[in-house]
Formats: sequence, C-alpha cells, structure tokens
Amino acid sequence: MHADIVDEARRQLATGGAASLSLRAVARELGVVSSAVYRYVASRDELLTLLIVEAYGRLAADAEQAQAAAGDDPRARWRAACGAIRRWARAHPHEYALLYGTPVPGYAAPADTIGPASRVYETLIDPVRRTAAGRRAPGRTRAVHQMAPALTANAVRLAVELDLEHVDPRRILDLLGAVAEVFGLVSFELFGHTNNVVDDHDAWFADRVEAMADALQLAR
Amino acid sequence: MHADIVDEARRQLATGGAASLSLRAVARELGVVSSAVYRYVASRDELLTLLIVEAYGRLAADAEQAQAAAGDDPRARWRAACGAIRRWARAHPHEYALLYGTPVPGYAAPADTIGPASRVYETLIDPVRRTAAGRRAPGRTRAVHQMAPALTANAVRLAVELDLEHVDPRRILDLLGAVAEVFGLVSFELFGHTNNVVDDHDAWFADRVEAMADALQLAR
DNA sequence: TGTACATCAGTGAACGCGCGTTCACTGATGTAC
DNA sequence: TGTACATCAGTGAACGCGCGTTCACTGATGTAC
Repeated sequence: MHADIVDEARRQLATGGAASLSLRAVARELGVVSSAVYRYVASRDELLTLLIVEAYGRLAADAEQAQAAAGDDPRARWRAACGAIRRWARAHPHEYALLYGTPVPGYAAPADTIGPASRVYETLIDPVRRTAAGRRAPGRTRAVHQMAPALTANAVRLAVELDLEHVDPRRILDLLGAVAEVFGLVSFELFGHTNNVVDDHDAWFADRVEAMADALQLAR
Repeated sequence: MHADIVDEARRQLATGGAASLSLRAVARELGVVSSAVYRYVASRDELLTLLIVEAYGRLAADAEQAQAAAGDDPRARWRAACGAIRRWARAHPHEYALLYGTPVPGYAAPADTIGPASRVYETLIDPVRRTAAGRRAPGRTRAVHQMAPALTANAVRLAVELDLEHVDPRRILDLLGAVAEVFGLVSFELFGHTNNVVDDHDAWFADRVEAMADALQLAR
C-alpha cells in the first residue's frame, strides 16, 4: 500500500508537476478515502521527500548503468553520464524540475536528500578521477587567469573529500563549472529557453559534452 | 491603480514565489474587494505575464547599465553582464525563479516575453561581437573535436540573426554553452545545490566568469 | 472445534482554509445642456 | 447656476472548486486459549 501511494504520487507528479500533487488526489485515485493515506505517510511534505529521494535514485541508477556500459575510457564515461542525465530529464521532465528546478515553496529538503543527490554528481566526477589516475590528455598549457587563494583551498578540500587528491585544483573548479553547464544545458532545453535558438538539441548537447571533455582534458 | 496591482503582485511574488501569488491576496492588500482587480487585469495568467515581462525588463536594464559602466573592453563588459545577472538573481530570487526556474504549471508564456528575454542574452552576446569586431585574443589553436554539419548551419543562422557574421561558428556554440553555464551557476547557487560544496560563491562565480572569458577568447 | 479478544486498515464527517471568476449592483464623479 | 444624464471604479454575494489534516469510529482479520 505504501508503495502504491508513492507510485500513484509519482504518476501525478509526472502529469502535473509538484504543485498539483495532492494527497487527496492520490487517495481518490487509489479508491480510498483521503484520511486513509495518513496511515502510511505523515504529511504531504514527507511524500514529497520520498519522491525526491526516489527520483535522485532512479536518475543516479540510470547514469551509473549507462556509465558502466561505456567501459573504462574516461571520455566515453563522461559522455555516457551526461547523455543519461539528459535522457532521463527529457523522459521525466517534472521529476527533473522537482530536483533541479525551482525549489518547492515552503518545502525544506531534509538531509536525506543529500546522499542520493551526490550519487548523480559522482558519475560526472568519475571521468576526471580516472583521467588523473591514468595518463592525461596531451597537455595543452592554457594561459589561464590567476586563481584566488580561497578558491584553491576550497578545491583542495573537495579533492580530499571526493577522492581526487592528484587532480589539479584548477581542474576541479573547471569540473564544478562543467557540472553547472550540464544542468544548465538540460534546464535551458527543458524549460524552453532554447526555442528558436537551437535547431537540433541532440547534436547541440553532444557538442557541448565534447567541448567540456576537451576543457577538462579528459583522457581519450 | 493598474500599477498598484502590479506592484503589489511583485511584492507578493518576491515574498512567496509565483505559486503563492493570488489575485485575491493582491486585492486584499490593496484594501479592495477581489472582483475589483478584474477591471484592470483580465486573469491571473495575464498578471503573471506582466510580471514576467517586467522582471526581464528590470534584469536586462541592470545588466545593460552595468555593462555601459564597464567601458569598451569586451572582457570587462562580459564580467559586468555576468555579475549583474547574478546580483539581480540574488536580490530577487523568486523573480529569477519565475524567469529561469521551473515553468509555472498550466501557464504558457506568450510571445510578449520573447523580446524582453532576448535583451538579457544580448548583454552576454555583446562581448563576443566586440571581440570579433576588434582585435582577438592571442590565438590559441585548440585541438577541438569535429563539429556536426547541422550545428554549423545552426551557428551560421544565429550569426546572421545576432549580428555576429564574422564570428567563428565554433565560438558561437561556445557562447551558447557559456550562457547555459552562467544561468546554471546562478541556479545552482540559488537553488541550494552548492551547499557544502562551494565555500565562497563570489569568488567561485568570478573564477568561472573568467574561465568562460578565456574559453571564448574574449579580447582583453 | 469454538469462543473471546486484540489488532489495525480503512471510513466518514468535519474543520477551516483559500482560490479564480462572474454578475448584477451602487454611488460618486464629471459632463452637457 | 442648476438640473439630467452617462460613465465607470469599486461592491457584495455567490458559484463551485480543491486542499491538508484530525478524530472518533467500524468491521474484518488473525491470534490465543
């Protein structure tokens, strides 16, 4: 029953978005009186949290699976993760919006959502880690700007936490930027900001993924 | 009165987000009966459209003004536009979310919003245009991946439409990616995805802005 | 094999709330003669 | 200068809707003796 509730809630989320998800509607669809769902779920917010955690889990599972199928090449793994994220987002736009769009007003994401969210990022970090461990791409020394000391410290902290000890701080910041770009690209496409701008979104995304791989100097 | 309605609506938008904007609440706050606002506004959706158009206008005005104050240097103008966008977003998070976050469910943005939205992008395009017109940054020939023919066509079309005729198609696509990254960075920060990851958001954003300027080879 | 009891999933009614939108109306203002 | 009229901003009541949450309850199931 608990599972039925979450399933039905996900169905409604997929149809109308988080705003139009209601416990009453879930109960109605399940052929049960509205107060009955309170035996299984404490409140609407708790249900929302369940949906968020589950959505992160599904997205992460997709990305991980695609990445596993891509073999050992860092660049292939980067492509696989990016592609899986975009594919999942297009297949589940409202769930994507719940995770990466405007936060639901009045809803504060509890700590339970941090872990599942990290699993997604992990797939984007992986190719950089593998590049660092193995041989690097032919070193192109770019004339880059100076990095602020505070940023370097931040990058070093992340390197330790994310098991990227031997990665250049510069590249860790580039990776953060790339992550933001990946979700920026997907959000732009999904939320309609590229209408009349981009003709072929598949090609566009693929091109950007490759450009980011270049910028991150991922090994081929 | 019409102006009072829009003002009050914006106040409510700023407080609770688009979801909790109601005509009744606006009327209440204006000390007027709820049906009275219908003399000035046809529906909630129309009011929402007004707010969107106005928000784009304010954001664009901010960015343009900051850019004008930055002088002629393309890199300075890029920094100014990016900085102004982020500053505005942080000052008006709910309005930012209305423009670049999850689309309001059941609301279809009419064509009136395209123009104002473009004005914002224009400030990000400007530095590339100026770089192309003037001298370029020292040419670093990057070993980049092949571009799909369809994408080149797309880039050429955009070049014509955006008055970027003499800009390399490759750079036009890089610019699109940079635009996505700018809004991706701001959204990540605003929507809480960088908590416990980024320590100093000011420094982080500034660094990425510089990195994008490097990637776009903006003239200094 | 049969009775007494506990468990607990689901009921039904209610509370109190807010919303968008319509519609016939009042009553003040300003204009025309 | 004074009356008749039109305009139109704002009223008040209503329609019909949906929501989250609480609470005392029924009645079927399964267990214990």
